[in-house]
Amino acid sequence: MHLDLDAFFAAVEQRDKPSLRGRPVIVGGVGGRGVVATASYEARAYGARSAMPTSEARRRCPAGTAFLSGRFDAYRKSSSVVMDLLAELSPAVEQVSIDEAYVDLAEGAHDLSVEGVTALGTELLDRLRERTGGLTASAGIASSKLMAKIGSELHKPAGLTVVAPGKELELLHPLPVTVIAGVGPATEERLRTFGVRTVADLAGLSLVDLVSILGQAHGAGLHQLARAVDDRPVVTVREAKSISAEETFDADITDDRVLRDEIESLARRVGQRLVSTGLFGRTITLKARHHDFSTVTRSSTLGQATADAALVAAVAGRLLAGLDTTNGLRLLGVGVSGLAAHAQDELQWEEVSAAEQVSEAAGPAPAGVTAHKDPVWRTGQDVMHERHGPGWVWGSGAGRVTVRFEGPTTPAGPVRTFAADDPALAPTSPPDWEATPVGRHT
DNA sequence: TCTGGGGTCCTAGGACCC
DNA sequence: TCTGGGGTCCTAGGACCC
Repeated sequence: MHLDLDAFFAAVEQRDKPSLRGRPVIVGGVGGRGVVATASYEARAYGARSAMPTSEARRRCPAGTAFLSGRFDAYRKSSSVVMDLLAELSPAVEQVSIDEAYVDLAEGAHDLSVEGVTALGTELLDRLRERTGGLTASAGIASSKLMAKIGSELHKPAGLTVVAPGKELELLHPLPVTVIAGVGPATEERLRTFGVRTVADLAGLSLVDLVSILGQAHGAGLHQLARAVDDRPVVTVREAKSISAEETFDADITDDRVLRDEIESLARRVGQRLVSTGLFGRTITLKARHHDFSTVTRSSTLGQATADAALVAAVAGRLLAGLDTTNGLRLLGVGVSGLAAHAQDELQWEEVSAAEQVSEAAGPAPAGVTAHKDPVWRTGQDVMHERHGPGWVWGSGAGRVTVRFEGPTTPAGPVRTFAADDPALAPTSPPDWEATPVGRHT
């Protein structure tokens, strides 16, 4: 079964505020650069749609339309009521988003005949309405995720669609290719140039042709889905692959100081989420959108995973230095991927121990600093060498970077700790640190 | 007053290693 | 006047989803 709440955010608002019932409601960004997250069915009658710029929705909708920025705590609360309801049906529930989930009914004790699941679905939608104080959902029940999802879209809102086994192709083939999740505007257009509009057209293409048109993964996947062949399981637990935060500014920003402040704020949000989930990330990505909406990303992979907001901010700040911001940025984002539950794996622990042994001659590492073999920073060679002499960057943490300098006669000289944004650690020029990272400078 | 924010997955090229 | 064949890791970008 696939279950999807109808116009979810707007429906919660209309439920909680009786004055909004029967009126067009838009939930989303209400600022100059906002987009629509959810349009109520009344607003859809005027052409308002999800992902449409709010300015466009304002043009289309009449006076009296409510534009709301959203109350996510309230949405999360209603969402968990629904998810709890689904958990009563089966232990196998896959929450896809705040308002959508798959349930493997075969994992519960149910009569799986068409009559049985029809009764089950009808009863579920009724109970959902009661428990949420009047929200409605649509559901599709079928022999696969593909057909269940298509079914849930078919009779929105508050509709139940059961696809009887054996009837899949009859339902699927006349529909446009975009009913298949994963076929968006670009794929639709590409397929159209080959005369493919419906799923039946798609099923007429050979595997070899589809792969040559859409690439291996997408082509092979659609070759199967076009035949309603879909054995994707309901996955109950999924591990996060990345954590990020981004912000579109009310007006484009050119001031470097302001951009750096934004990076720090974004990095703090990411850092807090890393800490609260107990995760560490090794690859840090900066995302920037220019005044003309062109978007670039720059990333840097550390020798060791971190959850330190100041370190994330320092790396992201360095990545920003390689970008041309003279015409202003409309968005900045900071993300962390390569997530792990620990800062370093077993092998790296051994290497760290070796580094710590070496450092004994120079005294213990400063509090809050984690030693590691691979350099997090490449030092600005000229600046660092001039001021401090040759050394290794060998530790970082809590917004600081530790450098072990070579002594006059022994390899292990004094240890000095720098703030992550110390100019001595800054690159001499972007091409310099974009080159092969090295741990040692002379 | 065009175009959010949080994600996932895939591809392709280059570096690097054996 | 020639220069392999895998495999992994990293980076950047694009498509897509809700």
